[in-house]
Amino acid sequence: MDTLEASLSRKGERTRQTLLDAAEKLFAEKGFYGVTVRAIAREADADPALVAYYFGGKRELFDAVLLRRAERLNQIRLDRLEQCERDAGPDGPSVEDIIEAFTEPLLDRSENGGPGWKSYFALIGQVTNSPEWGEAMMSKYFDPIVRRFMESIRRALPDAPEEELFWSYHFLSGALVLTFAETGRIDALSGGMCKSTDLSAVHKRLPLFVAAGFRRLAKDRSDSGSIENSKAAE
Amino acid sequence: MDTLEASLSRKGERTRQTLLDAAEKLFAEKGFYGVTVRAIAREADADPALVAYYFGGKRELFDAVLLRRAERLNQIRLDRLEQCERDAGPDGPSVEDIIEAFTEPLLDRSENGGPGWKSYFALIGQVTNSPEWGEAMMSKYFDPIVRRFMESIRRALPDAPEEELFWSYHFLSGALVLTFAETGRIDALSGGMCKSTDLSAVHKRLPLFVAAGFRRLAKDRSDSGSIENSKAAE
DNA sequence: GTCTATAGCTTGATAGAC
DNA sequence: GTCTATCAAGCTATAGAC
Repeated sequence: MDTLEASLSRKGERTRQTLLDAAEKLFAEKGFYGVTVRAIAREADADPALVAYYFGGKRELFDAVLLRRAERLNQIRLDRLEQCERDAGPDGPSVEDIIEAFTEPLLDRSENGGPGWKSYFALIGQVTNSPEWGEAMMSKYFDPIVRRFMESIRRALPDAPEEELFWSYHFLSGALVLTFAETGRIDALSGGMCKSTDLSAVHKRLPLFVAAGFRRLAKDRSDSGSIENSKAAE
Repeated sequence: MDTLEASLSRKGERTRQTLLDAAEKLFAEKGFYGVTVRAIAREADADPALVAYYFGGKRELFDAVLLRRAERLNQIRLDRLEQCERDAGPDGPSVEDIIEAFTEPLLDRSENGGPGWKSYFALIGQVTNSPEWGEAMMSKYFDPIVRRFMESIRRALPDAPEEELFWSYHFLSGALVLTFAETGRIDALSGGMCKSTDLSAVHKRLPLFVAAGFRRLAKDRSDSGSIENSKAAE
């Protein structure tokens, strides 16, 4: 439709997107309070007043940055999970398959999607660990896909107590979002052997690591018990 | 010694500690840029100028907050790791034991050490995931104890490729620092079944979960190979 | 050791010209 | 749709009184 195409390519929409790109980049580097409206406008080569014009204020711009890619991402991830279940045999997908379906769309876009996606996930990494924003933002933008993921896992591990699945997801989430931050910490620690930016290394390992954890908690704690009676299982 | 005791109880030292307490609390809530020197002074019931007097500036105060407990903590954790190795049989401690020795002093203090320790770990949770501070701060304050931990693990998993141990540590670190943030996300997700503040629940589960992950990567990737050939091991 | 006073900027937001 | 001009408020840091 002519009007839609015209509306998307209007000067105003381009400016709005440029501001979002600039905000995304800077918020990812220094967090919400570490960035000023003026710095964002400068990065976008736009006027500071336009932040108020398009978004209402700094806080609303922050929300808009998080929302923009969340919508696209949730659709992609939902498709990926459904695909994963369709591809599986009669027993359904393995825990490894489900975790890979859950994390691969994120790792792939962070590594190959360009600087916008990279910044976006770095921002998610910070927001997730923030007492101020963590719960509200993550629940707001990602609850449905996480619940969908949990259902799949529940089917793959039918004997696992619910708490164990939630705690396992918590550990998965922590491992994943630290990965997004790409701080260079593992580079320093490993003397350069491993690189924070090497997300395909994470893609190869995270599903195995996490699936083993899920299975361990599902099995060793299925009739509760202390840490003692399930230690050193091999 | 009289002079030492006198120096520790001098009015100035008390004020300094009160400023550190206030800064620790506020930095943990809103990060470095989210807090002003004035807000810290107000919280400490002290004059804003004293921040410059005792620390030099806001940035140096931030460093001082991180340093204060890191020193004590590193000694405690070193002792705990050595104890763990002394208590072990001739084969050395299990991976589970080592991970527990590494994480328990942190989880225990966050849960039972009072509000200062709680804030400190929440701050660590944010700093770790920050592209701006993560690498520099964590390496600066925690490198020796992490290297010591890696050595213990290496002895417990002698056939594991080095990269696998580093990536496993990375996942452990992510799971741990998200726990410190106590954002309430797992409360919302689980409908109240699990609680972010329940660190003893994490203490019971994290060593099992993470040890299973370490073992999985150590074994399934010991002769490299793709994700495919090691999936669904049971 | 503590505080007052203030210098010198920067902040987020907005009213109104174009 | 964009920008200039400007506001009141808040910022860090410091010089110097007590």
